[in-house]
Amino acid sequence: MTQTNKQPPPATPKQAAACCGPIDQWLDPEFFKAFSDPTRVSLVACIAKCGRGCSVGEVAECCSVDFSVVSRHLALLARSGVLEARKEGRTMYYRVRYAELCRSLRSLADALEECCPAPDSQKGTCNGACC
Amino acid sequence: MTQTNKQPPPATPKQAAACCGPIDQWLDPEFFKAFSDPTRVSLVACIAKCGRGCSVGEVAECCSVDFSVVSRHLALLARSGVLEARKEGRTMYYRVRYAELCRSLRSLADALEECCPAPDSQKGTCNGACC
DNA sequence: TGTTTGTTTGCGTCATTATGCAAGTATTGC
DNA sequence: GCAATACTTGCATAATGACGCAAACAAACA
Repeated sequence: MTQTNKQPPPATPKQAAACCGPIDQWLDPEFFKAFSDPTRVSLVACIAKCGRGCSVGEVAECCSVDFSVVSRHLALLARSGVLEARKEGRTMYYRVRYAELCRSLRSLADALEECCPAPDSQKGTCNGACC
Repeated sequence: MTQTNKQPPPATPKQAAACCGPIDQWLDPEFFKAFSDPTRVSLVACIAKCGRGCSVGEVAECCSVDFSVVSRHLALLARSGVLEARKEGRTMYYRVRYAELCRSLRSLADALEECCPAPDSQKGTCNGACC
């Protein structure tokens, strides 16, 4: 498969928020789904800790599931923008997209904070326009 | 249900990483699972934009699924630490745990960066101890 | 060309999850 | 107590997802 990684960071902008920060833009279910499976998470952690590109075979060694399962998980992770795939000969190398991931995570945190009412008060300012 | 929200931030520390930053600690599948469903995401976005506690009924108005489905999703989101539940009379108010969410997201970003090799080089320093 | 190696894909199975409806519980007001 | 309101729970169904096995594919090598 000619892995066409999404060029924009993992959480692809969807539609603009109605009345506050660009929170919808960063709350992409597809992005979070990538991390919602324990096996997938351990694969990402394994590659992340390596700090370099890892082949499918290498990654498969660090967990107990079938080789084909690892292959499928890694492909999914690449599709959702978490990993970057690079083919070299017959070997497929997957690498964590550190910068893009960090940017997405921090952008979401920023967007959340924009929605957040004053740190102590809990009254908020909903005018009914948003929900 | 007496909603006992997890007191620690959403991503509950699990086990320490083998050879680098505390990345496993923040890569909690349960946390990400909360955001992996489109319906749930829209509910969170709705409450987040309001910036205050919203009742189940209010939230249900902003999406097309059954009332009971909303109730269940909100309960799940509270269990996974994304929302905070507060009962007032017969009304249940759900509020986004902004601070805890932001902290979790930023901690994960930090942990990822710790694993990240030098910004430009892609060689990394895997010694085989981690995967 | 045939074989080995590294990875992907098809397919069937099992488990989990999302959903709606109807019935249940809890709290308030009459 | 009784009815209304706000929400939760039980149950059945349909959809989705994870998994392993076997076969297919692609690149390198003999």
